[in-house]
Amino acid sequence: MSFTLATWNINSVRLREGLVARLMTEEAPDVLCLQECKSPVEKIPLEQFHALGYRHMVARGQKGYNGVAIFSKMAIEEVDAQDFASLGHARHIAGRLENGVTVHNFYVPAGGDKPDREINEKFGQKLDYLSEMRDYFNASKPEKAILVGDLNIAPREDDVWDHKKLLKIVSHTPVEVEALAETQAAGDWVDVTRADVPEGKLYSWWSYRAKDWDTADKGRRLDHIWATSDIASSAHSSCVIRAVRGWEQPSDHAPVFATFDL
DNA sequence: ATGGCTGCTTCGAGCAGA
Repeated sequence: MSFTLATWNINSVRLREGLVARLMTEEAPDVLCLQECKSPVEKIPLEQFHALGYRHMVARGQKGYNGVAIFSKMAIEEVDAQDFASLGHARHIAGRLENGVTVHNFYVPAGGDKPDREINEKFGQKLDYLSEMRDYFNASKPEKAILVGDLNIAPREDDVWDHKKLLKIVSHTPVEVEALAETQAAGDWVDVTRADVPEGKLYSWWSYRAKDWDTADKGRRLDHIWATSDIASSAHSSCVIRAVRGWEQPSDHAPVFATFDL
């Protein structure tokens, strides 16, 4: 069987309920993973999503910040929710789909402004979060699994609009890129998006602060789809739906898609 | 360019995003 999965930092699922419904209608992924829902789980609007065929959800939420949810057309059973770095944040949820695939949905901490844990506690928390992700996958090697989310790191030179200008900007510093690589190696995760789209600039986030985000195109690829090697080679049709960044009152992130033939 | 913009909290300035 084949199924399509998408990941999208929605930046408030309640404010952008209509955009989520539009993506569900126009693109209809079988599984839609959201980050930054900014809502307690009990206040996530479900009725419209349910009517569109997304009758299953697993989620973690909190008021105002963070929050992750997996909406699915097929049944999904919650299997885990970690609080790495003991931040007390809703940044991870994992579920097992009825096809046997485990889906991890992450919202990795942004890390603040200065890439120095001595003067910026948030940067230290980001590195600690990634270390604990690494340890978690080292302790229990994932199989038949997909990891998605806003990982808040653009690892490759062609994942950012200007590699040299961003080397000291949080999200593209060498120390973060190395930490992400260790986490990836721990789970034997394949970067599905880059396996599928190996060449060229590719972004999933554009700042709200640019006058004209589309023309300036100062983007970064912060949102990722990884899979374990046992299913990664079945992935195809990877893409970022850039046009979504131009929708009315958009999120600053665009959704990333992949299709798996199992 | 220590700015530019946006959302949430619970009504409005401050925090967070990255």
